Amino acid sequence: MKPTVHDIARSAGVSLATVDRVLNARPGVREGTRVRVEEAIASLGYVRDVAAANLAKSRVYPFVFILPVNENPFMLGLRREVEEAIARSGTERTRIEVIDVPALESAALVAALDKVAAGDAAGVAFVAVDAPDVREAAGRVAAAGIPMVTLVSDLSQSPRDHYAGIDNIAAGRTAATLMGRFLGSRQGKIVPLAGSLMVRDHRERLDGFAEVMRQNFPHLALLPAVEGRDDPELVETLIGDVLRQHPDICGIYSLGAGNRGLLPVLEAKPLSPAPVVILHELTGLSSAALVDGTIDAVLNQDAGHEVRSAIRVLKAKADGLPVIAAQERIRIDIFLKDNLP
Amino acid sequence: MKPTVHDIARSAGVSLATVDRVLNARPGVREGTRVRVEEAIASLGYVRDVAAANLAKSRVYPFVFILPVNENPFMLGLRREVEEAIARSGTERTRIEVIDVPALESAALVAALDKVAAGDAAGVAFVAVDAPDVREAAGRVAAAGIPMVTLVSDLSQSPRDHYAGIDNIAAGRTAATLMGRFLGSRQGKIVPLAGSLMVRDHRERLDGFAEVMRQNFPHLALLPAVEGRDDPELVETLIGDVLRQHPDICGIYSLGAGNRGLLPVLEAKPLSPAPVVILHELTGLSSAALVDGTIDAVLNQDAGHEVRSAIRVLKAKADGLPVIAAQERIRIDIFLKDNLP
DNA sequence: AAAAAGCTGAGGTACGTAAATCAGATTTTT
DNA sequence: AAAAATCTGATTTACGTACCTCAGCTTTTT
Repeated sequence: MKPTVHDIARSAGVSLATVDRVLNARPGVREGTRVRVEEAIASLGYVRDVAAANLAKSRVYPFVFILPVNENPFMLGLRREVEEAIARSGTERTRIEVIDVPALESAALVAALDKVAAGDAAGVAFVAVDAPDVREAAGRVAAAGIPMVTLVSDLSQSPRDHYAGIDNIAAGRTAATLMGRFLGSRQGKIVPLAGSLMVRDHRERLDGFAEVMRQNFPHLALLPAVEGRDDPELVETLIGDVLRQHPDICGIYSLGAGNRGLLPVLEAKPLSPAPVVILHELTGLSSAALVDGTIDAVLNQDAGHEVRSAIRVLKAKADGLPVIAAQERIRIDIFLKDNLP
Repeated sequence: MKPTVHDIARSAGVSLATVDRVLNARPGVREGTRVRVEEAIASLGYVRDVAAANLAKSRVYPFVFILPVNENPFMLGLRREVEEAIARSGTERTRIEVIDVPALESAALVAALDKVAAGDAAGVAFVAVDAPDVREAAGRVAAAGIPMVTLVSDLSQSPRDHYAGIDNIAAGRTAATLMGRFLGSRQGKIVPLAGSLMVRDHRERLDGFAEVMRQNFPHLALLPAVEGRDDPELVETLIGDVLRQHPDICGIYSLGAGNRGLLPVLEAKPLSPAPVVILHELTGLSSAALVDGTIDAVLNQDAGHEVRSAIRVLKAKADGLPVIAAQERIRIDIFLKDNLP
């Protein structure tokens, strides 16, 4: 039978109130008594029943999600997952507030973080912009003792408790290995298509990709990245230009959210031989392109997993509990046409 | 504020006991009263507080895991994950009993399932052997109203509530696509290495693999599968023989747990040109082989995810709650040397 | 018609914890 | 030395649900 506070009280020869004060680090217990209670806790192997405690406290976890306003499918999906989490709030004892901030602007993010630091949130998750002022704001959140998780995009050298997102350097490296292996002995140029290299995840993916290309596939020339701002029309124009300029392109790595511009180009005037195309983010579009052979592989991060993981971690941190590390590692999903969900 | 049973009682003009009887489908409520209460429940949007209910019931979920006694790394890992779940039992309100059965023998599995059907378990998870007698035993478990999840290996046409494992046909197809693409224009033979084709997962992986090879890579000849019974020494002998017999082997797909026999062969006398090697199951061995280039890709299923998912699903079924489908889908992890955990 | 048996509803207690209130002892202040 | 303030510990209530006991009413049995 699991020991309860009553068992501890009996074992230590004190009342429930005293046990409660020791457990919750409240004042009003003499040193000697405190030690006796702590010994009883240790020797009985007591662990707090979080469900009962939450019931007694009528606890809800007020969490804040700071999300960039961004039209790309991934961010829309992320937002949808947060909304599903909100729909589950009733049964999960959470209350999730979403703060919208303009994408890529650190000022608004800083303001949102400072609002959180001043409030009574039990935790905050945010898509980081990797800038010094954001780092400082994160420091203030941490100083306020509020658990903090970065989502999708990490904040380097910051006191965040956890990062719920993929390793983007590894993702880039993986894309490069797939690209190189799929091309085999073919010769030609590779063009990376990014949203903006000001975004940390895009830069990291490109770095990882470039490194492996240089190291393992030196016979393939890596062109400078095309920055399409994840804007379908701009991407369409830029990619069209590049393909005309370099008829010997044999590989395309779309590491951002520019698929809506890229795919029409590929389908409109198919190159011959077809280039190897690797994209990020599984959507209806990319999934269809995978099936019909327009593209070869999709790397994906599961927004639902990221959101649920962020909430689990925030809860655990708020309760001072450990997290199951293996469970919270967000994996890089690799989809070929054969293992689509 | 979330409505409680008190709100329902007040709204329907009845007592708590009546609400309780309606909620828990107990007898002793007049039809008209029952309808009034149900209307109140619906109109207030009441959802039972599972935590409070479990507290009141002092509920523990007695689950049974039926695991095959098997020395291979994957099964050992699965067992370890079940043990970690047992270690968390205290905080998760579970009590997990493990029943060991000899691997691949349906009789012992049937006996274990019948024991479960006769007992008071709140759910059972088992690694299925796909045989008619097992299917019948599963029927008896279902008839006893006990939630049932197949783990790692599914049972076709059975009344299991859920399958916590990967789509093995898709895994085989994925391996074939990787194999074919990695080989590019190379010609030669491909040899599949299985544990036993009596096991459903192995058979399915091979089927998926063979189909894609035949369809998309007809220039590569698929040799008959080598059945190594996941026995390192046997595998070493058999693979050695096959490689001698067919000097033009350019691809090896190890779809079972024979890696401990295969890898030494590959490392001892490296073929030239090196064959493309794709394995299942990420272990210390396969991970190292990936890093040093002996092998090219590893397909993996995460045993920890499978066990945790099985428990979540069993709990949900026991409580009559819905499951988050996307969360419970076990994915086929593809590891290259670049995205190792 | 009286007694027994069912039906329906009310009230109270328990689950494990948190937290407010209360009581007694000790120390400090006047 | 008396009064006030501070410590320390005990008791009690509440959280939302389950379930047990009991009371009043209706129906059936004798």
